[in-house]
Amino acid sequence: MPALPDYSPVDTLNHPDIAEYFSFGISVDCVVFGYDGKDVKVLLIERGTDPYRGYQAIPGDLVHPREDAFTATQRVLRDLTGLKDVYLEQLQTFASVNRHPLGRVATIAYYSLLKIGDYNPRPSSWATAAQWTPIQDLGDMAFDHKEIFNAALERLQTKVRQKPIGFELLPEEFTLADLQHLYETLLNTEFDKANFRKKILAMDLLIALDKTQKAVRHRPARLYRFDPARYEALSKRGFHFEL
Amino acid sequence: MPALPDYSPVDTLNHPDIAEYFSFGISVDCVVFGYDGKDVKVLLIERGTDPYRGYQAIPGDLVHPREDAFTATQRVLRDLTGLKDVYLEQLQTFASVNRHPLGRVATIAYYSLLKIGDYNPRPSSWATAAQWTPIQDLGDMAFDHKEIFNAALERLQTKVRQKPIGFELLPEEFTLADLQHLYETLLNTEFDKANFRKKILAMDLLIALDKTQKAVRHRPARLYRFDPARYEALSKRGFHFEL
DNA sequence: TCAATAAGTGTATATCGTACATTAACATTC
DNA sequence: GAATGTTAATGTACGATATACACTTATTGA
Repeated sequence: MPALPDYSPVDTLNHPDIAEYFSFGISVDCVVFGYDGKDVKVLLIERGTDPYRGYQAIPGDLVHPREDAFTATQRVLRDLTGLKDVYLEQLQTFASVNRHPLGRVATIAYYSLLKIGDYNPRPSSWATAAQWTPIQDLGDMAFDHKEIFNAALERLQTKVRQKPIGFELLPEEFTLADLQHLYETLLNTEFDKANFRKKILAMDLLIALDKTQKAVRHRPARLYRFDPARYEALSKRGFHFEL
Repeated sequence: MPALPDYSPVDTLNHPDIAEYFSFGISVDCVVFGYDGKDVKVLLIERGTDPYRGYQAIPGDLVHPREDAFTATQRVLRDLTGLKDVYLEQLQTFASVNRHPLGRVATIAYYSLLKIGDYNPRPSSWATAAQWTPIQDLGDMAFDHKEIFNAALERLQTKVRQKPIGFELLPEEFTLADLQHLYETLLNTEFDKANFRKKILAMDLLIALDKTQKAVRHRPARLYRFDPARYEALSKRGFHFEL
């Protein structure tokens, strides 16, 4: 049994029930966002057992005793999607006493953005139950997962306006209309096409490719690619992404 | 021993060492910010015992088995400062395997803003070791607390430009120069006085009082008060604080 | 009464956001 | 192959906002 950390009032009390303080389980849960060109979607698990049998749940797992939380989340993501190196950021920790009916489990919530085309279900123990759900079609969810999802969506909505992370949801090559539509569905707003395009291009973050759309029955749009190195360079000079 | 949550791959493996998953300690640590009219300061504890004896540490404590994390943080804050109802927000959770030498402890970090004049050291077990330190004078800190502090300061710097939380650090009644100086020290910038004042007043968030400074040997400044209700009302109509 | 000091106001210019009109390039249809 | 439908892409005028900076006002203390 580990000793009590001694920087707290507790240690000065010579507390006799120290073991009780080391009885927590810690899990990670990861809200995985994707975009198929039309809807913003979340990757959810359908539960096969009680409690909350049949409910949708955010994928997650208990953190192993010798495992970092971030590492645990990457493990979950790889088991689930086959992907590593996807955008991953800690969201918030949910630690209410009664949030989990089977024990005291605090969960560190993360959210992840990935290119939905890269996703391939894996033959892991749960991948068969994984499904993409449009975020406007969500019903009840297991545990406090609806609350976690809401926090994740809110965070995404503010972050996507301040950092160029929207590109994580798009294919490598995209049109400005693709980008605009992503932002519009994500933020529930509409942008003026001309102004949106001017604003984005003025940031100088996109590389214009010598390619256009094919087989569309209207003027084909030019394809662009996001330039992360350029963003890094500009950031150091005080540039601030904003939409 | 609690049962294993059954929404993870682990349960399907019928893992024999379930108890090992429920061996975590969870602590809360709270970065407390204050402002004395000149410097932005943090309330720190000087450690009296090993490890890290003599180092500065962020106040915190282990979460009790039947206690919410947020509640635990409020308890710590009250023991430390005598205050309740101060601004308190979850920052981020730090859960590296080796962050604590005496056991596996994940810490949920919070940060808090309070009016430094309201603070009164408490006869609790640690209040005697508490001291306000200007944030530019910080030396080494115990554990990973420097990393936690840096994350808290960064968060504060971005948040203070997007939400009207700076007022939490000022006395109830303040001058526009006070407000400007707070923002300037917090963000390491300078604002044009006339423009700063125009921008703030245009937001219509301040109540101009019929009071002025006393005993200054120049033209006395008018005192203002922040109006939270007004902010709420404007927010609902789409108003967005920005500095 | 004057000097020093910081509060508080006014204004001209540049920059940016917004609305909306116009032209361009492709596929399909007649 | 000309006309039509559709979306891409550009241009412009106007209003709002940001910025820089000069000016006036109110107090204390000499």
